[in-house]
Amino acid sequence: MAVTMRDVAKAAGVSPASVSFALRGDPRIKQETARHIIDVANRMNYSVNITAKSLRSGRTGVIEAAVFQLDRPFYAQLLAGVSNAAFDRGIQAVAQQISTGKVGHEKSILEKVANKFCDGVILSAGGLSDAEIIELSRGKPVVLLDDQSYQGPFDSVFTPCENGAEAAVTHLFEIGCERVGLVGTDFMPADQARRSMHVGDRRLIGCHRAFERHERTLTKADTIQLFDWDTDDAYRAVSRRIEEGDFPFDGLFCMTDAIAFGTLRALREHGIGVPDDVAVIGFDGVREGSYSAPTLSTIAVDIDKLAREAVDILCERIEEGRYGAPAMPKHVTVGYEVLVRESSNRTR
Amino acid sequence: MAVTMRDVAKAAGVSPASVSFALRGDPRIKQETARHIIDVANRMNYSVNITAKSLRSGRTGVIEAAVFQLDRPFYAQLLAGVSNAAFDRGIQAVAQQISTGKVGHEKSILEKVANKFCDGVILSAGGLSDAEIIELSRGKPVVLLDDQSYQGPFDSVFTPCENGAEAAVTHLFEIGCERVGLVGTDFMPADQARRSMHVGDRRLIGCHRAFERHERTLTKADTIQLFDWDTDDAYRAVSRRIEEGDFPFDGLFCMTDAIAFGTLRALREHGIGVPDDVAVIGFDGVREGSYSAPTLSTIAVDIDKLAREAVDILCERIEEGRYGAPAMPKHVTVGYEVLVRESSNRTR
DNA sequence: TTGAAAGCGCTAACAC
DNA sequence: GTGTTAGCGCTTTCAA
Repeated sequence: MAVTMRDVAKAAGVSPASVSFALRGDPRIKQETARHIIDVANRMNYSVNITAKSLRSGRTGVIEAAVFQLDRPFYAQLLAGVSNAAFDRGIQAVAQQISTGKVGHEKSILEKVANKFCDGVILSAGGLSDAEIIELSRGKPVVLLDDQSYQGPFDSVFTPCENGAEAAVTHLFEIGCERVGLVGTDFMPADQARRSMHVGDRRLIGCHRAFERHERTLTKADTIQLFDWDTDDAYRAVSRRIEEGDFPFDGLFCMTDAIAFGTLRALREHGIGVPDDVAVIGFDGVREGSYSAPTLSTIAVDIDKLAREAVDILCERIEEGRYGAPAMPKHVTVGYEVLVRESSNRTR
Repeated sequence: MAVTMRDVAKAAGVSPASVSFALRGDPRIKQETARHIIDVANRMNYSVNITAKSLRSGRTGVIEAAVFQLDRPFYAQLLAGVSNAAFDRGIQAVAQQISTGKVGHEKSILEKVANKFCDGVILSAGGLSDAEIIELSRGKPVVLLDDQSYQGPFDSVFTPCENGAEAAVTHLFEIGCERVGLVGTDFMPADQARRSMHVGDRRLIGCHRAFERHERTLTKADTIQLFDWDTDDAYRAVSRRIEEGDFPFDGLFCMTDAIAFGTLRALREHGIGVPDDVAVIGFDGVREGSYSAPTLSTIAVDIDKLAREAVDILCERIEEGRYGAPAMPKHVTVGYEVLVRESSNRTR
């Protein structure tokens, strides 16, 4: 078996406690002794058993970020940001996938999310109720990403759904689009959307606002619904609409960049020019957008900030030793930038 | 604090041991008692403390996949595959990022990779020596991804570097390319490449073979070097070569799809038509390739198989209770498919 | 069929 | 300054 603290203590001729203190740089131990102990430990290739350490101390120094799919660019970039932020704070971040892609699997993975080997969780939990989240977190701090309940009981970080969407649609109107369509949202009236707090619905609110400002009314006919917010789905849905001849749009706001990529492909395959026939803008600002053809205009969310905020809040709660939902939950929304690239650039 | 097994035992009027057995469905406990215990546990919202459990049992039920960057599509898709494979086996997989993107950070993160909270590690460790890997793994099973030492002492899964690259270059010759260039590899003669076992060099070996078969000689002039295997770097390097007028190619094999995306952009911005002026093929088969414009021909690696093999081997070693490098390391190379899409389709 | 008790390797009072 | 000791919450003999 691996070498334990006892072994090191014996070899160094001290007690296990001294080894523990020395290794963690506790000033109680004399410099000289400490150095000797560390030396012996290194020579024996000792490393602490994190399991035992955290059983005793109640901390693991690990935070977990749980998202539906590791292989969606937005999540992947967010996770990279979380890892970097954690690194800067000297803690370890791990990522976990919640979904298997197949329906019905979510829950059983989620049950493992809240396992005790991490000190806290950043969770993209779309669709879970507050009660479920509380149950799953089992007393550990949680920071939600784009939490549905918005002003709910949990610490949360948000993408700038309403303002970002409003800016996107406004941009399309400003470059001269007359018929703006939305890809990836179910239509509902503004007041209903204001009650629902799904990400898609929150972005829809922004769209409603932009339409109103430009003295138009957003209707169901202006939306292209998707089952799933992914590239394939968007490709199929947009293709179908074009083929059905039900495609009067000269501007499209896609709820995510992934959706936009599928949309661009559908347009291209049907000989529709971007941006001249149809201008396209996405939402997220994933790096891939600068490599698509045409390059993708987008509401570039400050993904790195989002990650840092989430880690900061989580670490704070862990420090506080809080359990369960915090008394005063924090709600942070990060900024965005309207990134105009080829897909909506009509000035040239 | 959270509810412990003791609490449950007390509430159910049994001993902690019985709770432990009942919860894990040990047949020793009478059906009726077990049901009662489970009932009480649920009512109390009990969940086992995985830290204590694994201190005692020596297992955590968690495997870790450590890669350089979470936000590179190939890794992201591999990690998703690892998660799914682990899920199917009833264990938990977490992903960890090794690099922060900044140089010099790798090592200190790596030191945490081998922390004791997981039973084994799938590691994409490019650049580490065998000794370092052994030290880092600290007695836990490791499966390497595209291990440099190839026939080395570790269990490893490999992408089909040589054959895949040979197939890629052969494809370019077959569609009529006269001047095939390689993006993302440092030139070296075939025999030298055969000694180096970097992924790039192994792919280069396949290129050498394809050139020989077609009675050509691969030289340094046929390669475009990159510092980093990423999209931005490829974009810059290819752009520079075009601008310098040092770009005689009519076919390009990019060492990864990510490189190919940057290459496509550079070609497009310089008005070079793909596939007519230059045919392009990548390597990996990431999903993004079917959404680029033009869509990307590629050596589509069976990423899912790669993930499953890695998980299978790792779980086997964990079962065996092996420590350190295995006596008979397994080396598995997965298959590929030459996926001809628009970027190299000259038949239309 | 169940309970008592001995640790897994570590940390943190408290003694010396 | 350093050692002793009592657990952290669980699993697993062994005894009842």
